[in-house]
Amino acid sequence: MRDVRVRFAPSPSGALHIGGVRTALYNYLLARKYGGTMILRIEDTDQNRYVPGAEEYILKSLAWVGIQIDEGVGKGGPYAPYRQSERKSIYRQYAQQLVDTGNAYYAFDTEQELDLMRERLKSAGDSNQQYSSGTRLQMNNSLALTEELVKKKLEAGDPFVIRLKVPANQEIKLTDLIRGEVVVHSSQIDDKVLMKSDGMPTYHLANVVDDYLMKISHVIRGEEWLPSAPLHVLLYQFLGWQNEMPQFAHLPLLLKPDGNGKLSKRDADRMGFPIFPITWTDPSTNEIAKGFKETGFLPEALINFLAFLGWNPGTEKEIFSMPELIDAFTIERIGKAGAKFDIQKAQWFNQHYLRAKTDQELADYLFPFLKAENITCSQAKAEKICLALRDRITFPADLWEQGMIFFFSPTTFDQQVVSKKWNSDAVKTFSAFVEEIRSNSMLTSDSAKASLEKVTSGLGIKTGQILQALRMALTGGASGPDLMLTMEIIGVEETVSRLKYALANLKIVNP
RNA sequence: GGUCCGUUCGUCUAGGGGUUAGGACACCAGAUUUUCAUUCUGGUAACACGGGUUCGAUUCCCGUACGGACUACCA
Repeated sequence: MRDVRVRFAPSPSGALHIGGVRTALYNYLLARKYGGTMILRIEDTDQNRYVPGAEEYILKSLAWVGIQIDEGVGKGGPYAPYRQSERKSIYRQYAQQLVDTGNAYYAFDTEQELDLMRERLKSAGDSNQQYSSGTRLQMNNSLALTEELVKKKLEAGDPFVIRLKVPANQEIKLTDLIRGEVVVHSSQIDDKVLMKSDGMPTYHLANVVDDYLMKISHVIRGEEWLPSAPLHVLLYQFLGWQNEMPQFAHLPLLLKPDGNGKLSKRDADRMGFPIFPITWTDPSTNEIAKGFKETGFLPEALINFLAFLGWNPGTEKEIFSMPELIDAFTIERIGKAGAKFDIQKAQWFNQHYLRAKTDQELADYLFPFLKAENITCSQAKAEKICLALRDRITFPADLWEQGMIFFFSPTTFDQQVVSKKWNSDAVKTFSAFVEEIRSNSMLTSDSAKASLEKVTSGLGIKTGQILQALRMALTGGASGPDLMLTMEIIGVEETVSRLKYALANLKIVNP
């Protein structure tokens, strides 16, 4: 087997979509599995679509999820430059080679002429309106025009493109690692533009030339490239590189969670989940799209989730670290069908990875929130809060949302609990409880429990019956972390003061 | 429209000529937690349809339907 060299080749036309991250991930896993090389190439041959900041964004995103680049933009390497705009001159020479060998030709057609041709074919009932073997001779190109005229146009500096001369009647076969053999008839492929009139190559040429020059062994990319893969095979043949041609693997698409179609930013916005790895600010509109990172997703959770969208190890194990993914990954186990993006499953992974953290690590997530509110809190208290909350959180921010009760006394109370559970038993219990725990200087989870039980048994009340009311009195809400632990964390004084406040302000609705 | 690709529980998927069609998420129920959540146990739920081939097809073949991608001097 030849050296594994794979590339992730995004175009810097905006933020990196989550589907792109998955493509990068699969490339990376293959590279690492076989001790190969992961290359990042920036495909910026369309100057109109260039978005400033996009390249930097891609680099940052990959770094955040833990996909390391061995070679390429931002890293360098033996085949530099890795930005296609900086390789412009290279492509020209291969396009020329194609012209010289009769596999490509100059075309001078204007946009209007092309439109006209398509209109004409359409009204003639042609099923596909292509610039191809059937139509090329009626167009303005070096195949139809006299040699002299072509020369004259070239010398006069008339704008031109170079098109591939796709053979008329040929079956083009390729083996896709995921889909098996794919056969396409050459009549279905049009004479694709290889070099644009601005002197830049199109994707097709640049891609094939670079993959060859960079000795790429496997092209792992989205399914949207499958229809043009035969064209690329043709290019490898015409350039004489069929023996160096990489193996292809076309990945199924990520689909929207509901309905049909591929996942788009619109869907993400509509359903309220992120689609970009990290927050992206559109430079033209200043619109901000919150990323997975800022939403609170852990990179290891995102990676684990993404890896399983279209791939699985064939076992029942679902939690995989990056090294484990590298070990288990094979292209053969990538599925063929598109996968709907299920944000709930992503959240489940997140929850799992969050719970695997120690209280100390969780506290590190909590402190920034406290700092933002100017709240001082000891390490021990923060860790205790995390202990109380750790089984209840999906995102780090939940630590703060649910942890606020430890720092702020309630001023409003859950009315349902008030009407159902705030009764004379509760009032009697809490009045006695306040006196009971007041004598303790230290309130621990255990002592709180003991004190409460002492009071209720003295009063002949079942502890369970007043617990809801106690929670509501202490936190204002109807649900939350372990109550005894909550009291321990807020301490005697605060517990007493909150109970007194509730006792003074709450009225019994249903005696 | 044309070409190509696809189709197992609601979702991600395992499986593969004879299985009680397995797991996970979600959902529901019970237990535990003297509260909510957690946890545990259990449950509902799938082979798109029609023809073949075969003793037997969810699995192989062919159609149909449905879905998707592509059909630019975008990638």
